[in-house]
Amino acid sequence: MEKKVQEHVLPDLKDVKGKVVMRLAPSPSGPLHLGHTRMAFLNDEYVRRYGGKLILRIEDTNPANIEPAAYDMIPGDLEMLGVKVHEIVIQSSRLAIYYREAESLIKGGHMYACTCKREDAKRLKLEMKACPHREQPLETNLDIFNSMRDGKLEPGSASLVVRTSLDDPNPSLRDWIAFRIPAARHPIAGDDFHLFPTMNFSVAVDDHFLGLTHVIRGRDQLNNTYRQRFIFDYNGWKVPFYFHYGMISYPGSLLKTSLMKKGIREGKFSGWDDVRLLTVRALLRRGYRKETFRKYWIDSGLRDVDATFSWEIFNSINKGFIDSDARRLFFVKDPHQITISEAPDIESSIPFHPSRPELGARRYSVKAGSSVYITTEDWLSISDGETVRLKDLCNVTRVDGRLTYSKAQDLSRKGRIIHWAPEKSIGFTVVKPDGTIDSGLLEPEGMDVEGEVQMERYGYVNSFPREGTGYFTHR
RNA sequence: GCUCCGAUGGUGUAGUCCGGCCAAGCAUACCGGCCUUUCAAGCCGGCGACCCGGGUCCAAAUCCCGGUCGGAGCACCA
Repeated sequence: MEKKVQEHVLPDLKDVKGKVVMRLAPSPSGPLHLGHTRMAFLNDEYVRRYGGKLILRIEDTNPANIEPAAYDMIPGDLEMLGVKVHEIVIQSSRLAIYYREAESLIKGGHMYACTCKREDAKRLKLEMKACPHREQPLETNLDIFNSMRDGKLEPGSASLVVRTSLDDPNPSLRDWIAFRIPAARHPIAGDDFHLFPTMNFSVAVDDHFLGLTHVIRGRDQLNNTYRQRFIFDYNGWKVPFYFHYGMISYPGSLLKTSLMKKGIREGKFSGWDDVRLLTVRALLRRGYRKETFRKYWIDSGLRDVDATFSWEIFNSINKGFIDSDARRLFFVKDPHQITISEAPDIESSIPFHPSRPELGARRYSVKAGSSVYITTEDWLSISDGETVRLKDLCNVTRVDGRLTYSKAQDLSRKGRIIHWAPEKSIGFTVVKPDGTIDSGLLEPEGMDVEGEVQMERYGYVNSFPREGTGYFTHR
């Protein structure tokens, strides 16, 4: 039987002539998180489709917002996700280019140096009025620019402003700031640099000189695209094709890098890979496959509508990738020890995977009079007189508060089937995404199965048995 | 307030540009059945949606107008 499956396919990009050049432009404030993976996979997909190159451009022009470790974490995250980056560009190493372009724009009369107080400049702009420096001589602008660059001016005392139009109905497009002198020193560029572009300036310059053909990014960037267009127009540059996709909201999730960083510093989280966080590394540790991210984002498409991230769908996709390889094991949470009265010696053989007999089975000998463990929850739920099956072991009946080897070991009878763990099981804990921990016992043969497993009747777990622990993936 | 964008079932989407094949497809969730020594996977069946109001047209999810609701941004963050 052939099944008709409708595969989601991303729409074609407009204006593709030959190969494309696209980019990922994160700021190095921390490692990548779930929100970043969308832009990573969408760009990666298009570069794979059309051929060309994907540039990772680390946008570090705000010295106050830099986590030095991120310069290594970000490429590492992308590699773990299987996103193919062809070139890495770090903006703080391109300051000379930005200065050169700034000088050129000043000389062309498109940019001026402003020494207004921040509040004054803001007020004037809202009133659609020019500040006193807007019409000052070109020489003055160049002098101030040189002083700014050479570190002769105090942080915040001057800025370079792109001249647009003061009566633009959109206030954010009126004469926007292109360069400023931040107070913080830049951890990578060092102490010799004092003047830094704002992202709108560096992005426009880089998008041009790096030869970007297509830029797809979130709708939150729309106003920035309008601003950046001024730089293209003043220079007579060809504008790349821009597309802004809708924003995804992540219900109840902590996705702000700064807050994660704060939590880590305060000891609330163990690190960037704390399973409570939605960083790429945390999600991989929990057992999500890189393929899941790719499929999810392709399925979500490239639409300009806002949407809500669906864990339901994400988990379901992941299950599809992991299930056939996930060996089945028994994890008995909150164990309750039982002895089955009147039981003979029993040899138990339990397949590692119900649909893949070639993976073999775990085998245990349960001697007469020895004990096994079941979950306390199961124990409490068995009513007197009820018969349940210990999976691949035997039927037991509860008589007078004890579990007794059933008279009927009929395998066809319908009844509840519960899981168990032999006497020599090992202590095991499962860390759940909310930070809580389930403790219990893992069957002995689980010791040799590392990675993604399915704890029967419990859920999928990324298991590290040598450490006696695992991370809950999803049900 | 201003600029911009959007609105398909519980959720994610296809279709909207170029109106008819859409009495709306797929996935997921849920319900029922089959299979099964897991409440997994698989298979079969079912439930369930075009924001509202006008207009254009033989014909509108698709075009136009108005409304409502939702979202993003709003100046030296990226």
